[in-house]
Amino acid sequence: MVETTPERRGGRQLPTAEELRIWRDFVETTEALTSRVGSRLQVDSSLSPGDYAVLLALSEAQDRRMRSSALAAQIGWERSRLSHHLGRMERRGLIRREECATVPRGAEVLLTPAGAEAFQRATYPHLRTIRELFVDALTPDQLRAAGDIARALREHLGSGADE
Amino acid sequence: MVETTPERRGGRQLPTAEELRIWRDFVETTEALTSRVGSRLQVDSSLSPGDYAVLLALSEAQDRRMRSSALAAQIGWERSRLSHHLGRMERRGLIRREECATVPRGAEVLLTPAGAEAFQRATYPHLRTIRELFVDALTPDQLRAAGDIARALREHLGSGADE
DNA sequence: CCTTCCCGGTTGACGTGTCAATGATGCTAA
DNA sequence: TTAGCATCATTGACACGTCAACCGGGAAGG
Repeated sequence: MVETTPERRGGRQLPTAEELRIWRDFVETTEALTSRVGSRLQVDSSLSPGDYAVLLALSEAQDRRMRSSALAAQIGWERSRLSHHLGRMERRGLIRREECATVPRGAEVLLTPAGAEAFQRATYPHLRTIRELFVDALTPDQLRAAGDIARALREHLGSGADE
Repeated sequence: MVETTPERRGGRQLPTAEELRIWRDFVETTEALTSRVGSRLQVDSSLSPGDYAVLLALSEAQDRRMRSSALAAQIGWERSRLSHHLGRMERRGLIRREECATVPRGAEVLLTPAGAEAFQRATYPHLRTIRELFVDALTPDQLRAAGDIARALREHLGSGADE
């Protein structure tokens, strides 16, 4: 393997062919992986990854209810996205929204029994899918490396110009 | 490298808390990364990642034209997705579709001058973004590991039950 | 010849995501 | 007091993806 130090590529602006190949491999593979995990979830549970994220956060919340903006922060979504998604989930009876008693203008989202039940049914097969398609695909070293890479990428992203 | 045989973890069905943490980190980070790369592309070039993939394939094609199904295979899209996307790109004047002379049933997609021009303008800043947000975030070892991980995941996916 | 099936491509319906604009409500400062 | 002003949430318009249905034209087999 070629040794490429930061120094060695000082003047260079563009990725090498090899770096580009890795980028494409990486992106395409992670997209294929998440799409496969998502479609398994859908088939097994009739829940989308978004549904699952919302239900997970609500399940872990005090009283199975949360302020909408707290929920958005928890799962890292924009409020608009969450609002649209909650509308769809409410139509399907997975959650309910009600005016918050304490804070005016604050909407509270709460898990319905049907939502809790759907989440319960989804969890076990979903975790098994993650194990099968992700954990089992990698050696322990690779798994550790994946964690390190994620951390490095995230830190680098966080320090960038446009957050 | 630790030897982890299927036997060693035979009884366990579900990922450990640590494995799950890595999974979530990994997925969330790669999603944040691709979304950031995509939004930079959009801002710099008014092209979506999908547009870019189509234009790239067409640019490299003989005569800057391709059969629609060949294009779909090249970039790994379903025919339906490509058809919808080509419709949007055609409306914007980036590509054109015409009946294929040789093969009766075949539609040909071809790059318009405006499409070629848009691709040209997009490429350099896009590659620089990949370098800045991906390549520069990782050490050479991590970059290599990212390639290995992608390969391992892809191979594992390919051998799975539902492709 | 006619039926049947497949194949390449399109379409419609619908779920999902983003952006920009809008309401509704408190906080602050003239 | 009231004129901004920020914040929380929703909405509408539109791009994007998937799924299932559909269409037109060979090829295959009776």
